[in-house]
Amino acid sequence: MGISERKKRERAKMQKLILDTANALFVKGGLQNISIRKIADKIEYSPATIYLYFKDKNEIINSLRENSVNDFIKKLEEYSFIKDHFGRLKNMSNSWVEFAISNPEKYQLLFDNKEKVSEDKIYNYLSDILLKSISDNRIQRMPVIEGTTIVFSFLHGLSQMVLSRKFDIRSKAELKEFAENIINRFLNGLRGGY
Amino acid sequence: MGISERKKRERAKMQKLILDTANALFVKGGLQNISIRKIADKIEYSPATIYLYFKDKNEIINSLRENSVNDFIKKLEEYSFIKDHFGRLKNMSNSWVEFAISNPEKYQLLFDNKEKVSEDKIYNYLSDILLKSISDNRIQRMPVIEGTTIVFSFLHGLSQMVLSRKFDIRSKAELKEFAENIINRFLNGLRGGY
DNA sequence: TTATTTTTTTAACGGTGTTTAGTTTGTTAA
DNA sequence: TTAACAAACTAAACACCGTTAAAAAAATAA
Repeated sequence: MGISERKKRERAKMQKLILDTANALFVKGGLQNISIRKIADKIEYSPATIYLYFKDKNEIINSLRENSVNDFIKKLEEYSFIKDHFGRLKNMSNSWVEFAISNPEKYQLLFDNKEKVSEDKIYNYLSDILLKSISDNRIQRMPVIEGTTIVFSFLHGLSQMVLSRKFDIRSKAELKEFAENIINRFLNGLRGGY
Repeated sequence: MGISERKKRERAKMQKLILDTANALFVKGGLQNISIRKIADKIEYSPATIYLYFKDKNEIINSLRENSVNDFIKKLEEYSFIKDHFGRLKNMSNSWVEFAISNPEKYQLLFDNKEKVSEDKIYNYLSDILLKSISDNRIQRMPVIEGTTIVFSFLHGLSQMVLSRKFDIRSKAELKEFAENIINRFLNGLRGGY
């Protein structure tokens, strides 16, 4: 009697299809390009069908956001093999901004939630590195909450600035270089001051 | 022949009425609470009339944003009488975050534009203070663009963090205190490092 | 095959921004 | 005062949106 198993698989497949379609729309035109009716059109089902697989549009977007968080954290972990914690912090900081530059819509999606669940993952990841950098005496001794807040604020703010095209017509490569310079200065401050 | 003058006045008055109504809706329920039809309802005109005074909904929102920028800058200038430039920088930083805490929707409105015009005003204001702090040798000597970017990023990022309720259930007063602590640490870093 | 359950759709509700064509009102000139 | 014109305004529609209740279709069980 594998019927119920098949049905579960089919249900999961349908959910994936909906999410993939939503993601395609998102990539093409951002959050506001996602609509239930467009998804329904693309997958050749009626709009009402979508509500049999997701509670509402919000649930779909939350699901996309979760994927984005995972992508983002994966990017942050790019240099996790580095043993030197301060060096890792530096590399992670650059990865952070690079992700924002390369995936502007995705990055925005990450932080536009009210449930604060995506931030928490990132916050904890950052907090961990920072704590280790502190105990290595590579940066100024300070309470980890304060330190994490400072670094998180800076990196997120910098990403937002870079994304808002504040800095005239710059290529992505130039943007990254500029950001790296800023990050280096900031992190040097972390070592001396605070 | 003061007729055309009167008409200009009436036109301006109508525009103000529309903007005030839009603002009331905004204050009550944020950006997404503004709709052309709601405005029309409140002022007892048909929706189409609004398009005789504003090109589209965007123009109305841009206008609201401009007001918010002015309010924000006014708040930043609260302590402009202070002669000590570094002290002013500190006070301004606290004003920045206080504004975000006291006017969350307004603060978000400020930075959700794609025209980067509101940021520019703020950037220039900040840049000015920073330049003076540098020439006073109160903070580490550094290129003003880099410095401004670091401080802007930090303050904006911190505001965003504080707004996203990351820090559990805190009263506004506690939030401000927490932010002040963070800001002090950050600014001390500015003096030493970078 | 028939009965039952599951899946899907039709059609509607109430909302959105915006435009076009027509009506009403105000102004000017005869 | 009246006819002509211009300005202000609106009704109605277009094309969307998210969501839901009820009817229809399809799959499964008896």
